[in-house]
Amino acid sequence: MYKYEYPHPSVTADCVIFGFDGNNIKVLLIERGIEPFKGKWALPGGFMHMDETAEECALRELKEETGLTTAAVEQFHTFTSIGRDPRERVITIAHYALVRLSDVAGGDDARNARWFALDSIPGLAFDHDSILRMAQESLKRRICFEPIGFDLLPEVFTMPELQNLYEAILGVKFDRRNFYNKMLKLGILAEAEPRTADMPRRSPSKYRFNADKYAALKKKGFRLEF
Amino acid sequence: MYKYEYPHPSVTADCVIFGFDGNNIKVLLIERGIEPFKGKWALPGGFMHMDETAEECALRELKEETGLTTAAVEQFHTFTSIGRDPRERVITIAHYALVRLSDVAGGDDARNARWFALDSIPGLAFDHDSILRMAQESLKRRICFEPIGFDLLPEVFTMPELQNLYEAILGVKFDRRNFYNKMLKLGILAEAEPRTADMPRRSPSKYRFNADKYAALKKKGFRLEF
DNA sequence: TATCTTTGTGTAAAACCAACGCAACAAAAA
DNA sequence: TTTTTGTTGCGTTGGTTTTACACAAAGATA
Repeated sequence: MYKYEYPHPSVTADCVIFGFDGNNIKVLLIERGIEPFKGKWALPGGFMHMDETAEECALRELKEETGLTTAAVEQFHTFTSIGRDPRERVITIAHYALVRLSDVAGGDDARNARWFALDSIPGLAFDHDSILRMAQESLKRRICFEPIGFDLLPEVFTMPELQNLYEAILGVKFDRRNFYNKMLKLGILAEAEPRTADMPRRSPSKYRFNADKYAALKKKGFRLEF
Repeated sequence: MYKYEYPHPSVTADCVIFGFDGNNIKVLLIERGIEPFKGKWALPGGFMHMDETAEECALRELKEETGLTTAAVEQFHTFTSIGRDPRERVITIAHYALVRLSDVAGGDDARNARWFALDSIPGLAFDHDSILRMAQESLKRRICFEPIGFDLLPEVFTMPELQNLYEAILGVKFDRRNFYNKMLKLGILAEAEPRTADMPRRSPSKYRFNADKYAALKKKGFRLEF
């Protein structure tokens, strides 16, 4: 039993995990096994311990609840409205992360974790709907200035896949040819399997990204039109 | 006395208040009257009550400690590292706001509040140095895409003042003529006192900003070079 | 008065961007 | 097999935007 002179809120860390299957953005949710909101889908997350930071908490809860281990999550907003948890005052530090679906696909202890496409999200527990919405906004804003999209793609990918990713996140359509030009001019792409002369024009070229230039550009930032 | 089955951290809200005096960016600090860090300068802020959100808490503490009432603060990061408060586990939800120095100048109950230029900040209490640094980063990133700078200027201002503001925040120099062109083309400026023919070329022109177009541009966003 | 600084305009070259044409190939349809 | 349809890679073009820089008038300084 812990006693305080003044009331303290509880603090949780929640995670919005984005993945990409080549066509659509997906989000990882878990089905709640206990009240409140038992049976409803929710973002992975849980109460922060006294010996861990919010980020450590987010990673731990993610691991426990979905089996997913990811290198880093990034905090994007803290939700503090009064009635957001029916039990008691709880504030939550919301994080998001981008993961490669290919790194996750394998079965794990995610008995009750599932990927949902963004356009078929069920009603979520707590205020997780608005947390998810804000995570999307953060992602949109960020992808315009940093080439984070690559975190979502497999190591080797095609140009149409890359374009699908951007279009899925931003909800717009780009001219295919201009998108090619723009991406190639950024100089962060390297051809994965340079095509030989005897294989003239086949299916889409495979690319990987040039880690050095990618890092440099990530630091410097760039600008993608809307 | 309040009892919990598990330990809870304390939660505070802190404020980084930016002002602009026409040449330099300033930050509002208070001198701590109690331990820990008694006598040191710190960001205004304090413990969150159970019946208020973090933003409400930030505004209340700001008012109490500095006498400053501002319309809005914006949350930018939550600091959760373990030892950041020597007394107990405290996490803080950090906010920032932009205010017009002219709106504040008048004396008030800010006995021990003072404005500091960014380049002469004393060592701060707690981890407030790093909070301040991150607030600056947030401000930099934001001013590139939103015309927030005007919140810091008096209602009527000159073009050189506006340029000083941008240069002070971003730490770069712009070509004066290109800056003029860019700002004027944005279409958010209106001449405050249109110059007459008999006063040919005098001191700097006074501008105010066009509220409608300002709001529109704020929503749409723009892009300022680095 | 002579000199320097600050302010308000331009303008020409370079870089960039958006719209689109076109040919090579592959898969599906005829 | 031939035709059709759709996809991929690579240009080109015209317009816009950005960048670099020149100059003159007003005031400040000496």
